[in-house]
Amino acid sequence: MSFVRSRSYHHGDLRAELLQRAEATLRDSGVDGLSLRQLARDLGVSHAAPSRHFRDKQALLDALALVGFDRLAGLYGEVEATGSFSERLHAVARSYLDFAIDNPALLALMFARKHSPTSGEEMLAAVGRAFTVPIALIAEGQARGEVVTGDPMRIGIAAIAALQGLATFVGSGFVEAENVEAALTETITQLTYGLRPRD
Amino acid sequence: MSFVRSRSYHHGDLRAELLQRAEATLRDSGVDGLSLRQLARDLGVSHAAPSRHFRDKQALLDALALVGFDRLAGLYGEVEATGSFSERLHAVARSYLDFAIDNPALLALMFARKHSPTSGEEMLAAVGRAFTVPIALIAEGQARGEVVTGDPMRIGIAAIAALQGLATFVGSGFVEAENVEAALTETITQLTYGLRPRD
DNA sequence: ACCTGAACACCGTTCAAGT
DNA sequence: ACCTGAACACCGTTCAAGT
Repeated sequence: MSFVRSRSYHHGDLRAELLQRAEATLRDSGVDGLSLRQLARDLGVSHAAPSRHFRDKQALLDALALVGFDRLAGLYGEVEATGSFSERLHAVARSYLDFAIDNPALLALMFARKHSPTSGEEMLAAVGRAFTVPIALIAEGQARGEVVTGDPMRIGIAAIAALQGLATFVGSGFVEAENVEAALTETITQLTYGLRPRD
Repeated sequence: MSFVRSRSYHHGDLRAELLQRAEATLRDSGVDGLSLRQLARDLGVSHAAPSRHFRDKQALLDALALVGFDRLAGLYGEVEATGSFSERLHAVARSYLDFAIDNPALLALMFARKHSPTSGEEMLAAVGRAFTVPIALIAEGQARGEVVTGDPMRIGIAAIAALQGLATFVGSGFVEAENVEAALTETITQLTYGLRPRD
């Protein structure tokens, strides 16, 4: 006696529903709370059904990571293409931190595994897309004479790493919620001066 | 027919052996390859024996994380207390990256969980110890007039975050092995200029 | 093509019982 | 105090069989 909605033999789009539900579970219970069998139960489908869409559990986790990178890439889309370099740097940094705070388990998952150029090609491409906007911002800052010259990829990745590290510290609780603003400001300040053209 | 060394009823120091073996397994096979039952088998002990020393699997993982933080704190000990600020900054940064490259799964474990001031008191204390040397370095740089004024804790954490983020990128393969040196140099450069007293 | 149901090997955790 | 052995509930994965 339960109010499970009846399901036809053909599921609407089991793959998409699995991903969606998995992301919700990830947010609520972390990676450890994620089980293929429970996921199947939640969707009213047999425990073997997910294997039609994901070879194994790792494949589901990888797909989730891809979703994460694409969502991260999308967040930057909201960063207005106008404004000073400093304003846009602030906006990008805040977007990254907001994403990290809203999706701590997902962010951890995104960088949890070693991706090689061969086996993790898709993943590396997704990382590339997620970092396109910040790196373009570096190039733009250089064009405006506000950022030191050099390979924008190399400079950009090091700068994003500062945000990623801060995200990790916040996610682990080492930087407490009440100190996040001050920490973010400090990181942005260090980046601002660290990226300036040298005299 | 196996060459398992005979074991007396009383184990020498099962807790220490479990930790040691777990760290080795972590290095070889990652967190996913870590099983309490397999660990017990490796040590020739019943699968229920570990529970006398670690309440549950998470307790073992937490203990491993503590080991990690203490090892990290120890690495800095090898950073000579002499030399210019710049030399010591380089040494600390390299120590952090070396640790990350040698212990990728352990480093991930160290920041995998949310530690609150109440439940994760021990862990937060361990993080504090691991970051004592880098933060003292910031204070020393300030005393020498080579680092911008301000709370050394706030400044130091943001600076360490840049290293932690780089470590994450290296560990995930997004920064490939051949680019680690260039990336580390770039991060150190950005830190050097980002930490300088402002004009 | 897509899903089910049973089967298999493996977990983590608990607990009475042994020494 | 420390460990064992059995038991329990839960996994992930595979595969013949169903529609």
